[in-house]
Amino acid sequence: MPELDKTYTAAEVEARWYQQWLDDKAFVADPARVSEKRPAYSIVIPPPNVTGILTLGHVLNNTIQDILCRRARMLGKEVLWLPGTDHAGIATQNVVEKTLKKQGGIKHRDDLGREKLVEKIWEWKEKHGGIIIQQLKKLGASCDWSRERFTMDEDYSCCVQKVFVDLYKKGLIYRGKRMVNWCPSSLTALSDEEVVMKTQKGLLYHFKVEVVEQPGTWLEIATTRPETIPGDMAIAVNPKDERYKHLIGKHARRPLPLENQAALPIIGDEHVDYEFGTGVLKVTPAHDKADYEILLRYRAAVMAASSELVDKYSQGPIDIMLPNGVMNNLAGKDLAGIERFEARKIAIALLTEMGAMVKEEPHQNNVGYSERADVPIEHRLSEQWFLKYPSVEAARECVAGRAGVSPAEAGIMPGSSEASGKMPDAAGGTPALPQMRFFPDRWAKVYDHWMGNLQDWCISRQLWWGHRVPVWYLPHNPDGLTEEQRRVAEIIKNKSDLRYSFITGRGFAYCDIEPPTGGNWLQDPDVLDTWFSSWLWPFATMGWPNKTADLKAFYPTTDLVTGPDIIFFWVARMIMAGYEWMGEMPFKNVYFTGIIRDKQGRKMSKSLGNSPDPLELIEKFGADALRFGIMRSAPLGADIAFDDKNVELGRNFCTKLWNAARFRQMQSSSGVSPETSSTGIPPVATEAEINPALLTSDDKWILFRLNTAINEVTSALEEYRFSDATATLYRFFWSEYCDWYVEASKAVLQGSAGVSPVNSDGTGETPALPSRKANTLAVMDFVLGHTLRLFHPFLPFITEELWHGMGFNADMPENQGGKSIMFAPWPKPFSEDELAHFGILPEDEKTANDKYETVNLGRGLKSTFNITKRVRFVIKPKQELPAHEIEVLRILLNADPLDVDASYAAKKGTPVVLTPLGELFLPLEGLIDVEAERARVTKELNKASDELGKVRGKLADENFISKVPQKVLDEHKQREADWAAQLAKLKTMLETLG
RNA sequence: GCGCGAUUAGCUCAGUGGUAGAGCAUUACCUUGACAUGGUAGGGGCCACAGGUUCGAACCCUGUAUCGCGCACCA
Repeated sequence: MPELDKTYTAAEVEARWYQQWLDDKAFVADPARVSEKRPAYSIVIPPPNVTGILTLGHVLNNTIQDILCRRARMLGKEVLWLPGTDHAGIATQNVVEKTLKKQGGIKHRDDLGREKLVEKIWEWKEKHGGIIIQQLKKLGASCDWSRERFTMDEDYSCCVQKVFVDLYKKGLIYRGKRMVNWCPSSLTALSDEEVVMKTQKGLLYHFKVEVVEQPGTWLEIATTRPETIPGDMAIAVNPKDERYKHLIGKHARRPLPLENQAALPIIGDEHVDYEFGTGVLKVTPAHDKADYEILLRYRAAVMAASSELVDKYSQGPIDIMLPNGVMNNLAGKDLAGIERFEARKIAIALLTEMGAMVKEEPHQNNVGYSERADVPIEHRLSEQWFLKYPSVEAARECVAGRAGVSPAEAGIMPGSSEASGKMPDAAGGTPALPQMRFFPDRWAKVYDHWMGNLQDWCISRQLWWGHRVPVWYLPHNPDGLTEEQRRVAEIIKNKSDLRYSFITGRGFAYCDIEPPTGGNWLQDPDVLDTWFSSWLWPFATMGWPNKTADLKAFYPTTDLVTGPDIIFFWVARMIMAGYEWMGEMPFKNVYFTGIIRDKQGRKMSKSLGNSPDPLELIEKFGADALRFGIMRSAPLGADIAFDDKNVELGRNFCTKLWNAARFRQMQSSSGVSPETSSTGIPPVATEAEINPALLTSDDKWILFRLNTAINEVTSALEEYRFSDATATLYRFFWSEYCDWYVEASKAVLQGSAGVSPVNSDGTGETPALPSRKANTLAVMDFVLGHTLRLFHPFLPFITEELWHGMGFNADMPENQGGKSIMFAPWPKPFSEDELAHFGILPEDEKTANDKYETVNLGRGLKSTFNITKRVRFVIKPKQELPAHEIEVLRILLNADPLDVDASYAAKKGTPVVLTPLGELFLPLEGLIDVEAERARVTKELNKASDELGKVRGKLADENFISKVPQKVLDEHKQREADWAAQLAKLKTMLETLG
């Protein structure tokens, strides 16, 4: 390998390795390789919108998945990360329609017609779809691209229809005329989940109506929507309201439309809140859910009382609006053809003119907005398809940590007599049901609450792009039943085929993928909610309904990584679908990411223009840098405040890693190491190549720290604490390896005559220089080889480059690191045996720590006196210091020379610090500002005195010493002794200063 | 309104009862043979507030405030 450049150039390396991985089919999963020894690990990607582009949210989400997958590979698992995209009905159709309109081809989609438009959307999809897939590759995502799926693929569409038919036959899908959420912009029904409530600062308008039977009596009504007055069908008051109850049964005249001021019944309904407004409610059943229910209740009551009135009230609600939010003729001539918000102004003007307007007051309320189109939705009575959710119980029960249920409790087998009581002991032997875990677990409560309050799901959309409802109708024949209709009627009567049914207003219906042969069966025009296809994602992507090898090996999947914003849209529904059609949960763990925000804590949004383009970041800093930066700032369960600085930090980190490798490489090129292989660089060192007898305290220390890092990173990843893992890696590599170990190792690597004993009592046991150098290099290789592996899931590109560049792959088996670091074994912490082999004891850590502490103190001393040059230090050691330790101290202190003198008698005024190794002097005759030194020592003395006072205070407290545990007591006593000694020394120092 | 979460250095966050931490930012100094995308040293905190438990509270309990999220909703 040629000598490494001074800086790392990400772009070239990333492109090269990604292609190599693809060529090697490194991401391709093979169910045949799954065995007990090689367990499966699988993730299905949350399918991004096929027309979408990569956002930071995707970066976060997919980096996490990639980290999990790459680590699983290193653990020797057979990994499937299944990618794909979503057809995203409304969004995609909107994008294409808009583009076509811009291009001037059409004014409305009807100009093109259904078939043509769908064709155009497919064209668009082929051309622009999947940009995001290419972008994911830039990020380093190790998806099995050979299995890429799209929710509108033929096979997938089949699954969607099959599922619809199945639910239809089970009686869980029905068609009905109901109040739904209607988007006047997209012209379709929406599910409750697609409506977001927004707080609005609006006005509450008060107007009055006169009671017909009591002229002169006026009722004041408060409303936020005066434009809907023409749709009013009643005036409602609370039957317990003393102010109004005597008016129930009378009538009041509706002010609008002017040409049709109908007398509306004044009715009683418990729903009316007397606290709100005036306590009088206008009832607009066609445009308000609650009002619609009031009408239904009223109608039922009226009909029960008198069948004569049935006709009068059996008419439907008065719908005064067109689907696009423009008022229709029923709104009256003044409002007809006017857009709803414009109509409001006119209605107010009309009321004012006729003297009915009383006042308007500021009012804050919540208005439902269409999530996609970002316009206020309308409540609208329309015929739609609804689904009663299947497998609700199982889906609800399987999530551990639900409200009021501990994970262990939730795991009790059903049917156990103790199920609702106390849980058995852990040793009780009751095997727990498989449990799904949420990270962070608080989302389990949110999930449980939603699952406990399920509303039927409106699954039909008035769109053209999507899976068309597989229901077929036989047109009504007014001249009596045809032969075909008679045949179908018979089937329905006998319930011999559940695919047939009768739907009011539609006639005979048949639900299946294909229509029945014969007859003019027409397909339902609606398509299905996109989520009605994505809820099948974990198994429909793996070949369901066939019992494929993929399903057998990889279902249930292991982890799901997604945002909490789609917990109901997607996660909950997938769980239900998993139980309904696979009989099993679809994934074992769900990791909910945070939401990416900008520095000011605002959500990323197009309109704010505060969302950086990840691809630009990758170009500027590298994919590894972006990954590391974003993972470092993404703690479990918290939102992410995104700042380019994080990515820059990632880039800097990669540079550091690169240069540390470069340093190592430069050492071996000097050729001093006899153990160096013929290639010039040894392969990753194994334990066997490290000679424990030659280990310095620094070597032992870094091995010890490595061991700690392995433990920390491993457990952090097991608990999905990614930012903790990166923090550990950062600390270990930068602070411990580079700042201390590499610097200390220079004592061995760069020591000229270096290690010759400087101390008077020279121990003389310094080993021959070359073998010691070789040993230090072996330790470096061992640490670097492990470090690269620990980093690989986070920094796949640079670690692969260095793994090969450093030759660490050389002696590894082909499929375990020889070809790619991706399959190198995940580092394991040292066993007891290994620790014994290296001769690493806990006190070795202290030896090195004491040394580094001494260095810190010495540097501080230099800094206090503004010494920037290399100067002489003298140490008066507490006990003998081996030559190596002295040399390390010398180098780290940048001392020239470092004299060791056990009987050193410093001149008056010589600055000195008390270190764990003894007194360290900075003899600078004549250069010292005695006043400054006195000030410094006094400050330390005060500190020591304070601390001593605190500890003594505690130890003097009878309460304290009698109640505190022995361990804490000992600690305090030790602390007292330490501070007392420190204080005494400092006093002496101060006296010495004169 | 109900529920959940947060509140620790200028910023982003660790810290599960025993001497308050990290990174960034900032200040000073240093281009020394891996790295200036770097090194060394420093400054900076009544741990949101008020009570309580305890020998001892950032940490446990109660309440309050502010912010965020979810659910419900009064027109």
